[in-house]
Amino acid sequence: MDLLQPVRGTADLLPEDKARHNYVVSVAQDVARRSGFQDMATPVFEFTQVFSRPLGASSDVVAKETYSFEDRGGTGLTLRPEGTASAMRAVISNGLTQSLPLRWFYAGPMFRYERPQKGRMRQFHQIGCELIGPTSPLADAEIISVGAAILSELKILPHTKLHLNSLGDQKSRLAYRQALIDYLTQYRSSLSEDSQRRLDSNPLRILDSKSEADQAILTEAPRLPSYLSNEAKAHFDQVSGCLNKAAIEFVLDPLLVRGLDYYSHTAFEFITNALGAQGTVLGGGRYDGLSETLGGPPLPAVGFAAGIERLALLGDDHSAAVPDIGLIAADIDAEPEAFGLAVSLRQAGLSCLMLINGNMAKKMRAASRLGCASVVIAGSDELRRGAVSVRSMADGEQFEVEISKLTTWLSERLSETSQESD
RNA sequence: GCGGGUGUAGCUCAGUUGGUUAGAGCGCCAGUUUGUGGUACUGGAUGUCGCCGGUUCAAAUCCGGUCACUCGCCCCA
Repeated sequence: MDLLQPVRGTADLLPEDKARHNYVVSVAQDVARRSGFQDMATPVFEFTQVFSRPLGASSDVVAKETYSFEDRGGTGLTLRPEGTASAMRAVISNGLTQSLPLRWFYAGPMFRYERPQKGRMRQFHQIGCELIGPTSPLADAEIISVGAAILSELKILPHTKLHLNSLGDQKSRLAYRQALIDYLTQYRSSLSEDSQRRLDSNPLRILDSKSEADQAILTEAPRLPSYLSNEAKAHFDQVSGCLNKAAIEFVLDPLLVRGLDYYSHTAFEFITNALGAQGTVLGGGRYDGLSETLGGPPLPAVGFAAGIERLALLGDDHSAAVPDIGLIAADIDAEPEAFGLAVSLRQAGLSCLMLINGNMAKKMRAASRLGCASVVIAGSDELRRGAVSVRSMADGEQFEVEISKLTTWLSERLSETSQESD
């Protein structure tokens, strides 16, 4: 164990990385807000059962990917591997079943004990939306549209393809699952090793197996659409119809199966091929049965989650914020007054960085490199006249400005240059 | 959890069949410019060669182990 190294699968977000993350979150938050979703947060850990029950004990996420531990009182706790179960628990805990529908947006860290890869970390971050209450297919469409809008504003929608499927209601899903098991069991020994395991743990997963042998066997397998009830079909048709009217493009993908047990009806993923093995950028679906597995009342809901790291990897650069103004005391006697000036500029709402290190040239270079638009030079000479020098870094022009007019002068100057760059 | 690749300066990398003081570019620092950045020129510093062990007169180079990163599988955001 090397203490000078971050824990495997975790990473520091240095200012540049953090700026990208912040950008993703603020865009998502803004889009969600415009659609009526309210920002909220749940704790990062919960009683272990909050995740183990709804996600399904056999799901990989719970079986081998959770960070679970006992606290000092011996209580079994788990760092959240995803946000939906916690959100649902929060609805029930807070007695909000009388205040439906709820539209929630969240962003925060999630934890899964996985082998790290590009776009796949042990501590990663997700944004997500949950629409809790409605059974209407409009809710499904709305959730998908919010996801699409976020990707669109981040300019990564064109790099993705929306895959859509219906898993049917619980009854259709279970019937289909059994039919699939019956069919595949005949070929058990011909299936790939992975798929033989999945036959017991998560048979629907076999559908998107990458093994050619498996795919050959699957050509004759029962198809999910033919097991959908009429209601489930009608629901799905209505969702597709809404998406069509909203000009949200999608492809029907009968092989799309989401890993977590609680999904029913609509399942969708925005998939990219720009992230290696990690195709899914944003995924979700309907989870009508989740509340009941937690011991709550029937509480239909739809939602999605998206990985911030993945979105940040695909999106544009966003450099960390830099103060507009650099402030330099030209000599030691001028420092106290220069310092006071910096504070008052900030109080006036301007962003101002005081250059501290080295001689004049060093300070100028630092201000230049950081990207300050203007540099205020306060030397004893000017200060005696009640003035400072202001240098515009882009063109090298320098003026002497009275201190009493400095705030106004800088504000005007900065708004001019920011208009030019727009 | 399984399989492949990589690990040399802050960063990107070179380092010939093992051979003495381990290099380049970028960046950094200093100077030309003692109150002025960006360009240019000149000079300078920097390394547990990932870590541990083995082979050898001699290891950055070969072997074993280990850790980390990376790609794929699994799974997912």
